[in-house]
Order: sequence, then C-alpha cells, then structure tokens
Amino acid sequence: MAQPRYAQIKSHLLQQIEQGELQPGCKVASENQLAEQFGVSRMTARRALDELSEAGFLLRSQGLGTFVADSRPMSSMLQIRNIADEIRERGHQCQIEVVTLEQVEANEQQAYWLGLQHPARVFHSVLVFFENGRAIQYEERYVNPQLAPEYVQQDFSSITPNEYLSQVAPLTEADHIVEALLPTPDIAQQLAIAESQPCLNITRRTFSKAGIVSFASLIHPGDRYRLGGHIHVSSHV
Amino acid sequence: MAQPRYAQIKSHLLQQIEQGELQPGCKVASENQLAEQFGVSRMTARRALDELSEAGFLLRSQGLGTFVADSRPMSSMLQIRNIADEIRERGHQCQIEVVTLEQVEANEQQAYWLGLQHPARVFHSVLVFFENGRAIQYEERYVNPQLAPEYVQQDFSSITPNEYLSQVAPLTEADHIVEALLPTPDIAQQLAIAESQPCLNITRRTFSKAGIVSFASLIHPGDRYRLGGHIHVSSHV
DNA sequence: CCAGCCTACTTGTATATACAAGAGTAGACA
DNA sequence: TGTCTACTCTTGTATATACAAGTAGGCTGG
Repeated sequence: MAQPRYAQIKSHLLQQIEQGELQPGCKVASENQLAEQFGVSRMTARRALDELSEAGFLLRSQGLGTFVADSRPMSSMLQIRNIADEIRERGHQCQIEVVTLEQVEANEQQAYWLGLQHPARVFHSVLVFFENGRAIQYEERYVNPQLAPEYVQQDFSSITPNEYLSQVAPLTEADHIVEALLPTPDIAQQLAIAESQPCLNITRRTFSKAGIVSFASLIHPGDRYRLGGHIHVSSHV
Repeated sequence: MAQPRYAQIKSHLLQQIEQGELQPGCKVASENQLAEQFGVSRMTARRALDELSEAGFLLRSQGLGTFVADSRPMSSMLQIRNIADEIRERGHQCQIEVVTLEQVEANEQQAYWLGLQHPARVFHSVLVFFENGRAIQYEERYVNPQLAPEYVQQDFSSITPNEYLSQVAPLTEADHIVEALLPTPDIAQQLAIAESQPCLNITRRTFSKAGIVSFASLIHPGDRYRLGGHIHVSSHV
C-alpha cells in the first residue's frame, strides 16, 4: 500500500480544510460516516480524525461531534530572520567565523530530528557570529544533505547558512525550543564569556516543502541578546 | 474508570523516564511485554507508547523496538496558556503559592508599560507555581486596575491570574521578551534553586480590546523548563 | 406546561485478531 | 569461509466488536 488508508483520509480532510470547503466551526463527518464513505472500519477513520485533532486542525467532543478548529497556526514570536540582518539593521558590523564545516555520521537522535533513517551522513557546521567584534551567537547546525547537497562548499563568511538554505530550500515552517543554560567550556571560550554567564539557547528546526532542511542550536550570551516577539491571539485562552 | 488504562501505562513510563530509571537511549519494554505486564491488550499498550512517542519522549522504529529519546521540550507551543494547564496536562499536581497580592504605586517605568500616566496605583502580585512540589515558575505581575478592578480579591490558589484575566478582559494580543538570566537571591530562594542556576525569563504584556491588561515576568529554572514554538511561514524567506 | 425518561447518535476506551514489513540471528548449504 | 534462507521479534496497519459516556431531541405521563 503506497499510503496508509488513514493517511489518505487525513489528506482528504486537510485539503478540504485548507481550500475552505470546510469552514472553521463547521461540523465534520462522524467516524461512522467517514468509515462508510471510505470503506474502512470505524477505528481507521477514527485514527485520521484523532491525528488531525492532535495536530490542532480539528476539535472533538464526546456526544457532539468533530469540528474544524477556528484558526490553527499560531503566529509565534520567533521570526525566522537571520542574525546578520539584525546586526546590519543596527548599523553594526557583522563578522562570521567558520569553526567547523564537515560531513559527519548522524547519531540516531540527530537523524530523527532531520527525518532521516539511521545511519545517515549529514552536514555539520559550527559558526560564531560577531557584532562589532563581540561574539553574539554560537551556531551549531546539522543539515539534510538531500535538500542542500552543496552545503559544505559554501563560503559562510560571506553568506549565512540561513540565507543559503533559504535559497536552495525555501522555508515553509519552523519549530523552536528556547531554554536557558550555562555554556560548555568550549562554547564559553568561543563566545569569550565566563562559564557562569547564562545563555539563551534556541534550537530551531526548519522545514521546506520537501522535508526537514536543518536543525540548529543557536546560543547567545544572556547579557548581549534578547528575544522579542508579538502574538496575535485569534480566539482566546 | 478513574484513569484510562493506557494513561496509567503512560504515567508509569513517564515516571521511570523522569526519575532516570530509564536512561536516554535505553530500550523500553515492547508492546507485547507491556501488554502482559499490565494485563491489557497489545493495542492498549501500543497506545501508551504511541502517544509518548508522538510527544517526543520515545523513539520507535519498526523491527528494532522503542527507545527513550534524549530530551524533549516541556511546552509544545508558545501559546498564551497558563502553566497550570500544562502541568495538569502532564498529569501532575499544580500548587500555587501567593507570595504577594497588593495595590501599589507604579513607578514611571511600570506605568509606562501598562499604558498609564504616572502616578498611578496598580495591582501587584507575586506567585510561585509548583509542579509535584517542585517550583517551576516565579511570576511577578502588574495589573491595570481599570481593566481588572477586582484583581486583589481573587483567590489565586484556585484560579490562575491568567485564567482570571482572560475572563474579565479577553486577550487579543501579547508581546514577549525572552532572556536568560541568573536569579536574584530572593527569587532563587523562592524557587529553591542555586543562584548560579540560569533561568529563562519571559516578560509578557497582554492586551485586550480596551488596552493593556497586565505585564508579567515569568521566571523558570533553566533545568526544569523549556519553551517550544511552531511557526507557519506564509510566504517569503 | 414541563419534568422526567428514553432513544439515537456521537466520541472514548478496550479487546482479540490478522497480516504486513523491518531488523537481527541462527543455521543450512555451497 | 561466506552467503542465502528461514525464523523470530519488533512495530505498523486494519478490522470487527463491545461497552462506556456525553449530548440532544422527542415522547410520555403528570
């Protein structure tokens, strides 16, 4: 079977939602109706509805039915913009130091985050960004070689990985994890900060239509960098 | 049934993971083993593993087995939702300690952030949130008394400020600043952490149609809390 | 009129079963 | 020795079934 039956049902519903045939708040066919319509068992239809619900496209309530959620994507505070632009916007000089640029064997976790099968060879880069001579970002990045095969040939002192990857594989989505941590001795040295200096770590995964492009860990000294953002709330709570 | 069987199995595994009995990379009991161990059918055990995998705690691969993932973010989205919900969703207990709840004279900066003229009297609260007895958030909040005049009369051990404010002044927007910092001695003591423990500080301003409702500083121990987010990129770059 | 019950339909949980497909291993065989 | 096969264990997909539980609407008896 090329695609599982439950996935076909998911796709069908998603398409209807995205094309506006199913308006927000609109009631969706029940599990039994879908089961009959697609000639599958109720549990299979249920799986499609369940996963769409889990992903935030649908709202389900016992006794009532399944409905299209009002607005799904939350615009988030974390924009995808590269730090080089930010620095230049402030009228400052931006230098980039390439620490590492290589092809490596991904471990299972890394392969998983890139949506690849283990084992897999991936690209790996470590860069440090300087604003007026002061280190402001330590970037460690793993790149899917299928989507950016010439990654290691780039000259990242003139074009940032973000810029290059945006060209070869336009972004469609991204997710982030933000945390506070202390730098490792190595990173502290690269950023020229004390090991007791708390840092902001942003782990970012970027997606294009073809799949997961890369994930990166961006580490910023807490006293030199803040993250700002704005959310527009659709409904409430 | 108080709690579904599959949820019991989830809790059991989660507890083992969080207490380090199941180390990252460690192989987890197979569906059949769990089914026998808990006296349920394979499909029920499977549901527990599936949901934990979906949530990022486990990695599964066909033919090999199920393994504990390295680490995962605690909150999945940068929504405006209160931390109490997150804690409850994890099936944990949430306690709130009210440290301060008063009316104070806002300084010029505070009045400015609330969009008020100096001088102005505003409400001020300091709360500490506990998850299973461990402090997970120190919240200091300033509230616009015009939009929530009965703020100080609330019992915040039963309803969170976020929930209350959402009721009296539905949110329309919010902005954030995220930074990494070291806690002050006082905050370190309230959170029961070392003063060298880096923390994530989220400064959040919330807006309703009538104006700025409140701004709050939410401080989380870096080793107990992460922030996750997802962006849907509409068009360019 | 309306309060209460009953029924039909919904989602939620749980089970038993079957087969498919990926991965590793032991053993047969050349 | 090396290779291919067969077996076993794993997760993945799909089905049929049963009962629980929440919701709404209608019907009946007072």
